Amino acid sequence: MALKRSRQREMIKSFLMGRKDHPTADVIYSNLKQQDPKLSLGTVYRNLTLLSDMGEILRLRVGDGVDHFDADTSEHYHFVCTECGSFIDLDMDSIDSIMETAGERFDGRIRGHVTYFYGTCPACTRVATES
Amino acid sequence: MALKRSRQREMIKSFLMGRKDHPTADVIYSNLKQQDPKLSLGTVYRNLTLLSDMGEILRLRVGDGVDHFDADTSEHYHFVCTECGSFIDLDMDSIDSIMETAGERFDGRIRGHVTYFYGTCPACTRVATES
DNA sequence: TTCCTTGCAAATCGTTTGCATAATG
DNA sequence: CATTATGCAAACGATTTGCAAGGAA
Repeated sequence: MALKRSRQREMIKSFLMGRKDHPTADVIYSNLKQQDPKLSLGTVYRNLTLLSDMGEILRLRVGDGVDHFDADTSEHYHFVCTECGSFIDLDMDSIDSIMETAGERFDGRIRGHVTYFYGTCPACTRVATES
Repeated sequence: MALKRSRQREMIKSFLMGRKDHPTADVIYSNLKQQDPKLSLGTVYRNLTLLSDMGEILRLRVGDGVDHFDADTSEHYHFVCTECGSFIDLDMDSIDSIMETAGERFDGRIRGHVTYFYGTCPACTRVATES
């Protein structure tokens, strides 16, 4: 039960904090593997699960079949580009009011929601628009 | 390229139309297997993929690691109970305006969004409230 | 010394796919 | 007859897990 610190967990957490994209377990693994050749993928998964269970990171599922991880746990929304797959943080106002909208004719209790947006990212939009 | 009708595809589609929950491929398979013992899981998956690619059904991913399918393709939102896992349609106003909110300070193009709500369903809420 | 964590490999689970045969148009 | 769809089983890819050895408290 008691958590003991581990070099690996710290590596993973700080790697994640240093990135603005939202890497998958495998990307995290192959990057860190270079500075620590003994690192194993199982350890990466175990720690990502541990960190997200503790609420220190977010596990994002956007339907591409792979989990993405984010060290930024503050409220924010994501955008996924359907052309290049890039995964971007959106700077936008809160849309928490949709929970009230959802609850208007619902007898249960709405505690949260998962929302992400998709479309064409700025870079791909530019390419598509070029003459 | 040309689509040929198949008894199996029709079974699957009508089974799905007759349910208000949002069964997984495996649930669909085990139910239909009873009336057609030769049915194979591969066929179920192939047809579900085909039907959702054609837009006749929806493939829903709510982060539980399993795909759910819905024959109702009209715009509507879902609720997932974190206690019992039930998967319910919400009768609620459109929240498409969140796409404008998201686009305000974003240079790309937002084409859509995925949103689902979670919390405690009416039945579980009742149980929790009972004295 | 206790017991949490790792590395490694094997196991799981949902989903996809190759191939020979059956069904459709 | 030309082709699409099926059943079956093997293949896949992401994630999890059992176990013996290593490391933190």
